[in-house]
Amino acid sequence: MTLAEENYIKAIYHLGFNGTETVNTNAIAEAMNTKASSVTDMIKKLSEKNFVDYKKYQGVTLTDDGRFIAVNMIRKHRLWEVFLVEKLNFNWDEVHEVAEHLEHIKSKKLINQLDKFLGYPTHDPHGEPIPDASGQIKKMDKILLSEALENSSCICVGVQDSSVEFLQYLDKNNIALGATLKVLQIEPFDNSVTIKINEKELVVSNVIAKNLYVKVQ
Amino acid sequence: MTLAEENYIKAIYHLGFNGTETVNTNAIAEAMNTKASSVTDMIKKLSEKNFVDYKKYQGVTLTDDGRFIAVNMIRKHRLWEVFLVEKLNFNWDEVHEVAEHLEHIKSKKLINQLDKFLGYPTHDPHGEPIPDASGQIKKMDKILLSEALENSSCICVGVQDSSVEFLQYLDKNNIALGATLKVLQIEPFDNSVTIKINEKELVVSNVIAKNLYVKVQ
DNA sequence: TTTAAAATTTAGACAAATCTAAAAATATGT
DNA sequence: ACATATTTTTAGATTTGTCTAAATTTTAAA
Repeated sequence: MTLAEENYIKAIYHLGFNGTETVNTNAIAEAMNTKASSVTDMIKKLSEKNFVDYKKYQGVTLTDDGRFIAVNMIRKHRLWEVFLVEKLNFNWDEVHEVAEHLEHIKSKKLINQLDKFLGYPTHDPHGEPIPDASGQIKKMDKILLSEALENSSCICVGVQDSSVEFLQYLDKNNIALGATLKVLQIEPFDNSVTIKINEKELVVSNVIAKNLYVKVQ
Repeated sequence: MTLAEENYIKAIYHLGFNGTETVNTNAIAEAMNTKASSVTDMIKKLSEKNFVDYKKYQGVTLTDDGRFIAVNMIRKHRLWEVFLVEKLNFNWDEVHEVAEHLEHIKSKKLINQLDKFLGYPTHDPHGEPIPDASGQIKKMDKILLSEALENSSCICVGVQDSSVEFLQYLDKNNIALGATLKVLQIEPFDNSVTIKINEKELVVSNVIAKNLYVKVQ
């Protein structure tokens, strides 16, 4: 299992809605910043090794083996992110890049001891669930802020977009995971949302509201 | 800077007595489990990039740049080893392999925060000194147990051979870094050493004594 | 339903890191 | 000092992951 193979498998997992749907060549090429022809080559290799099911011109889906590898990498990625934030004082907008590298370290003992050391966290710093050692993912019944009803009370539980820019926007406006917010008003014209958070009123655009997950209380 | 390049630089550093002496092709080939011809190829590349000084048939020495890279990798390697032992309950004979991978992760913030998190340790679990952020290495005036005089009192401070086998021998005999020992007798015939450690007498062969560093008190 | 556009694959090439086998340079022993 | 052994380098090939350009297949539109 090479680094490149692992990265392709991970991309296919994410693009295929957690390994459930077929992914096409161009989508992979764009996600991995490479050319479609390179993707075809790699897909053939992954198919030979039985990590993906592939029929020419029809896109790929992960096999059980492929999905297992993907989930394991995601487990590692998210545990390392927790480590960076909780133990090494990284901000949530700085962890992704480093975790991209750490996720490739292969040592069962390392990752299971890290899990224990961190107190078996269930979610990463962006609210994404952490698969357990057997690959099981518990998912939360979160909704997007844009889907919340007027007057509902919610807790911020995650982000859809975890880009540096969006995370820094949230920091700037004091929106952190775990914070309680109330939906005061939804403007019908542009779907912007007025919320009350940290005892203050704040108007966020629909773009923002579509990228923030909340749990209704 | 590729993974292979980094590993060659590290090997040259270690083989050349911490980057001070010239190293020959065959020595590198053996250390890296590769062929002399591959080494020549890589040396040319490292020479082009100015990490080593190289004249055909005359072996290589690290440049200042090369040495800086080597020391930095060693800093990372040893800090990760401390992390694994102190925080993740690894035994000192299990850390090397994992640290070989972790040492390649490139993030200044990661390594400096790790250093801080660990309380700025000065030595790794095998007693090797950890270079500081500027690359400075403080060295200890340790000697081999085989060089200690009869009746001297010492503290175990490090190992020369850090193979799994040797470390497990030490574990089995309850010899840990930090332990106090007294040299009771040196047998002139085979240079075996009788020591008193943990209130017990123990005879160790000259082979053992040549692989254990002590500090005379 | 035929044709144009888009997506995908193939063919052929390249860089990195390695190898084997052969050639060249250096070192060694008497 | 010189023949031989050892070490090192070169030449040519291979594998992995990538690329460009051309060919093929699928999709979409008129």
